[in-house]
Amino acid sequence: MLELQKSYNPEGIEKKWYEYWVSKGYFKPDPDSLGDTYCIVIPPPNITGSLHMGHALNITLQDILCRWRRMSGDKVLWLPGTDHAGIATQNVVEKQLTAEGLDRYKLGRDAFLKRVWKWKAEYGGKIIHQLKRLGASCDWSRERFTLDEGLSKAVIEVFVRLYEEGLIYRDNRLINWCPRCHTALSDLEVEHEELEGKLYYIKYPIEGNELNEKNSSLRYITVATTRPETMLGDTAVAVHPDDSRYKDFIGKTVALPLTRRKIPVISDTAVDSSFGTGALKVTPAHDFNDEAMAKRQSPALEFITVIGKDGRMREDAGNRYAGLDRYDCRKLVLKDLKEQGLIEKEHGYTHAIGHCYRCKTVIEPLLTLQWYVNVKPLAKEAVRVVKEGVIRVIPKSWENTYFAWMENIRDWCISRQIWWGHRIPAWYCQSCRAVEQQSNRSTRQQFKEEITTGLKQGGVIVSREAPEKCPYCGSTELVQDEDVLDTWFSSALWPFSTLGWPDKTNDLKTFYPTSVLVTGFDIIFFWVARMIMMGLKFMGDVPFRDVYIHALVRDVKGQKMSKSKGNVVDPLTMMKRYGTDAFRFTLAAFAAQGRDIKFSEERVEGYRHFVNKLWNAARFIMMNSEFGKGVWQYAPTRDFSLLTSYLSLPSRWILSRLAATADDMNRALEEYRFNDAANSIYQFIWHEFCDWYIEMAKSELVTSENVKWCLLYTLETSLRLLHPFMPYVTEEVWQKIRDQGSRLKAQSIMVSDYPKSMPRDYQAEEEMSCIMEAVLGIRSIRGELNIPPSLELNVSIKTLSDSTDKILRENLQYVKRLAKAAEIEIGRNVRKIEGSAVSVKSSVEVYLPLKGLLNIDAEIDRLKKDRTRIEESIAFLNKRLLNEDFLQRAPEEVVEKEKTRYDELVRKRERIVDSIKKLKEVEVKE
RNA sequence: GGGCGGAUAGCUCAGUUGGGAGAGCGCAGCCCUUACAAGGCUGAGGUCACAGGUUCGAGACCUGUUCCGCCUACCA
Repeated sequence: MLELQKSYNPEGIEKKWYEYWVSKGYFKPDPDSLGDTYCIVIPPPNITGSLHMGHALNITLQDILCRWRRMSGDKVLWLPGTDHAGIATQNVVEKQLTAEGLDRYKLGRDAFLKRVWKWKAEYGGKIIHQLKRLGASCDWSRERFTLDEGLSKAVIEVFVRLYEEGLIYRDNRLINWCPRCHTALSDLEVEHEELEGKLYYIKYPIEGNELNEKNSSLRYITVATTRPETMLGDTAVAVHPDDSRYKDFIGKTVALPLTRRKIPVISDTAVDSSFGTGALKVTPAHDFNDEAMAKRQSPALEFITVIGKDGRMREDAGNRYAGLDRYDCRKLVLKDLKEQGLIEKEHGYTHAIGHCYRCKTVIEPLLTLQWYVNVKPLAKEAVRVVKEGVIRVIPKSWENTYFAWMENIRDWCISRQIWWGHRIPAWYCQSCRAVEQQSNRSTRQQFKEEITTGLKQGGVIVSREAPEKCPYCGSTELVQDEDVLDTWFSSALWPFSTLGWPDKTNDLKTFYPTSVLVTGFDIIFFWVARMIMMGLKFMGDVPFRDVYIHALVRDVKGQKMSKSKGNVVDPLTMMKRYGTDAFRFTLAAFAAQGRDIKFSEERVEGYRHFVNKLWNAARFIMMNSEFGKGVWQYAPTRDFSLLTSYLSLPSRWILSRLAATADDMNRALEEYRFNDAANSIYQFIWHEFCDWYIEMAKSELVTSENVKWCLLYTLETSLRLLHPFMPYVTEEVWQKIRDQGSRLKAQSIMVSDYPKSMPRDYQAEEEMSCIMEAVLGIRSIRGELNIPPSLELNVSIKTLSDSTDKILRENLQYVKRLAKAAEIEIGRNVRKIEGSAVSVKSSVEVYLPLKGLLNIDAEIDRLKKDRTRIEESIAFLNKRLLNEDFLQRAPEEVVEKEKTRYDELVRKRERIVDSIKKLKEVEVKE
């Protein structure tokens, strides 16, 4: 006899099977498989990362898909890897340096990079290790890193080609600058947050109007601003051309307060007359709107940069302010203006302020020279493939978000002033560069001309390999661009760079385009859109057929999990506490809920119970299957179409339900309805298989060999259905079945076949529903009258059709067993006896004639005895609760407990009295 | 400012072409019926946010309102 523990304990089991799978090479695509190829590339987690709920969900869903497709016969590749996470990783290492009293500049570029690689070697593999604990069936032999050699080659290739096509260019314009990370950021890397600020109204004196004493309002133009310190860089005041208040001032000049610099009053239709005073200060070097306006004007306005890369004021801000932090400067400027009486008023104002997505520092728009990708032509194609359905977005509603962004996409700033990343493959000739520096480029248009004409040949060399000398002037004084590329640049190439591109590898040929991308909606723009653009551009085909967008995992209250809020649920803790299977199943069951998943630990606990239920069902079946003989000998026939003639009704029924479940699951998984698939198998195993079938099978075990086969067959098939969701427990049980002389051919459940296309037996399902109704009818009467299960009942069942009558007669043993009935009278003409309890169902009516079938006198006696005992207890408690001495001396909670017990007893007494009354009425009626 | 999503049992949420209001947890009652008390059985509990409309019929479709949440944006 097989011995199994009474409850499932995942400890040890998970590790054992994971190592087994790896050692057998099951995670690698089977070269002999004739099936379709199925490929997923993992969204590479950052090497700085530690497994969080988002990863857990993401990985679980991908693993479910991969295991399902693999079992279904596909040639499956799930390609893993990690992302170098430029700014994030650099920040981590810089923090270490700070703690040691160092910084990266003191260390120097090479030493610093060495240090980061060392950090990566030490900590960068942590997250991969954690993914393995989740059971991820990735092909680890193909693991990649965004900075490894092959991927770097791909990055350079893409950069050079885009440059050669004029899609990558360099420009001097305003960008989002993080003064703390000391780098440019793309628009996407700026997080906008609504913050309470102040709107200040500053009076700018109008030149030539000093003498207009009578009308002091005409001596000033008042502008409104939230950032007074930027006024030091103002180069105009703008008003709407149709604004009658200011019409006369257009073309005049005002004297900028504090500096006395003369700036013009200009007109621009972008000015909103109804906001503030209707007059706008223009600071082209520190505001995106103003920059655009400055470039629109003819002649273009001057750019004066007053804030530096470190967030401190530059010399151009004037001696008094130079060197101050931008916020200190704001205070001083306000103080100075107030002293001069130039602040008209101020009031509270809430507006969105941009922050660095890595360090939360307020970003500063700065005029700098950066590299850009002109993404508009790429975006056009990327929109088309989604519109035409070449890429399917699931759920479809995300398409609108995607289109909205893609259709208004702006050029992508890809250079970063950090060291950790792919260095830009551009070199500058020091002697040609003189030309570049002489040219005063303040507008993009000018630069465009330069790059296409003179300057491109005058200093910039973009090349796959480091050039030895300048191709234009022959100088060997070449300096490589100091900057690295945006991390997302390499991520964008991930689906093909990981498969070997730009080389024409076998993997690339076999697995591109990949089947599906599984990811969260937070990186649709950062990553998904860019992969589509790059895939189309360089592979000539989409990077994936489907995009499945899953929800974000939040805490129970719906808040984002974050360390600072202290509401983080650690997946590793969940796995340790409840087992990986229960945890994975929970995530899958949550998966199709809206945009958010509010994670609750109780659900995990519930699914742990499910694991245990399955375990015990398996235990029962194995205990009753006489393994030694080889269980499959009980198979009634090899021809499944003949099953009906061999099997009992419940067995036919469960096989049909099993078929329905398999159908459900395959369909649900096709459509990425993970929660439906999870619920389907849960419902089947617990409520159909365990609650009904196993209970019914118990009555057949002694007499029938077929039922043993059916139990085992259903269990084994259910395990295969469940395996993608709960890989470990299913393997453990499956192997136990396999060990016991079964005819299972596969060596592991993960390489066995996924169940599908099994025949339904609708007749059996219909017939079973009659049996179930009869059982439910009896149970329900029993429940309502509080008749203990130990008491066997004699009931009458009126059948409402001839077929029902026949079915019930043939299967009476099951009804008797499940409803604990001794005698059952069945018939089309059964009459309800006066005083019977009744339960009406659609195919049967169940009567429980209380008189005669129950020994009412004995029952009443029993109840009376109970009543007496309870009354004694009540009397005792009553006395105690009225005892002053007790009330004073006993602790409060004890008193409370006694009171509660007292109340309970009183209620119980009432119920017993009721029951007695009811039973007596039956007697009287008779 | 624009867009999206949500409002269903005490709690967390399903509800896929319009016809039965559901699950898990919690709660109440009866049971340790030898696979499982991490269990079994039976129940209680809902004006499906509000107001209109389409329809024989609306939780689902349309319009409006209220309250939440999110994304996005160059009103200083």
